[in-house]
Amino acid sequence: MLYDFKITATGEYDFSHTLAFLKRSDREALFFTENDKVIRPFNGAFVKTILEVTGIPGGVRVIARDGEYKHGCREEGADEIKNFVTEWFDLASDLTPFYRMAEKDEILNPLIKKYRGARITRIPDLFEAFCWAVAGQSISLNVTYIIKKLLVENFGTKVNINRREYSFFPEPDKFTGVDTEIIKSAKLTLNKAVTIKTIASLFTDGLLSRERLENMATPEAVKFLSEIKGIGKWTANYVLMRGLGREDAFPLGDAGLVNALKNITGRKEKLSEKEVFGYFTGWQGYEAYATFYLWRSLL
DNA sequence: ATCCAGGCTCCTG
DNA sequence: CAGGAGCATGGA
Repeated sequence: MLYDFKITATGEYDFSHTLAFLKRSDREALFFTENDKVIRPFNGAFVKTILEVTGIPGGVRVIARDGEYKHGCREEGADEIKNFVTEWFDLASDLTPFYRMAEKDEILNPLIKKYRGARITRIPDLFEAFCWAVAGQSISLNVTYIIKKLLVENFGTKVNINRREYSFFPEPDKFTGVDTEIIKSAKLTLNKAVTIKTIASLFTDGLLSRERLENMATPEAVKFLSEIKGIGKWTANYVLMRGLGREDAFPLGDAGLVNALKNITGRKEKLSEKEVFGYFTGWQGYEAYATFYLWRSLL
């Protein structure tokens, strides 16, 4: 046993909603879910192991059985795991102000009652977030999961832990020297393959990085990212929401948002983008949480 | 079979 | 500037 510790979330949190989101596809390539737990390999700077995460009131419990410390750094390893899980499940955010706003909102009020403690499920690996968003443009989640699995199988890193093999999402440099036709073979359109390669190069060249985006306000970051060919406002916002946890980012134009609002309002015909935007203008500053509560209603 | 999926680019009028 | 075709694939 390497570790067994708890992480307490800031404010209300209910792991069952995170789990529901993680279980939404049986084609997930990077982690497994069993009844009440999620299992995921972790290969950080200080420890290589398998994480088992379960819910506890107001937080999660993390158990790491097999694996090894690197450079004998046990404490540092614990810290990087805590940071990783905290980011993944957005445990450091406080949704109290969001709830206060949502209570007075006709659409959101029933959702925050029903899914109390739900949060953004983030994608801690920023490059993965870009690839996921680009791959998922205009296709169903089903197909997006298939593509992700192909990217992981064809370009990902494999690591042996306790004689079992686990896969990690490819690093940007796994794409930079590759012909776009090869990338395209992961069931991508040519444009998407080119975009993924472009983003990979921007990362390896240091022109695009987490640090750079973190130093920009959300509208500025959306503008910056939209200048990359293949990235539009949906993708830019999606990445900022899921990759960086920006609470004021949301994927306007998203088909899931349209469906959720359609179900909730009981409308027959689908809502226009302008109408969706109309709802979100009342949710300023908390668009990402509103998005996740709407998405949650679709699971 | 046809349409739509957690879109974007490019071309047309 | 608005509107629409094309892209890739799998489900409904």
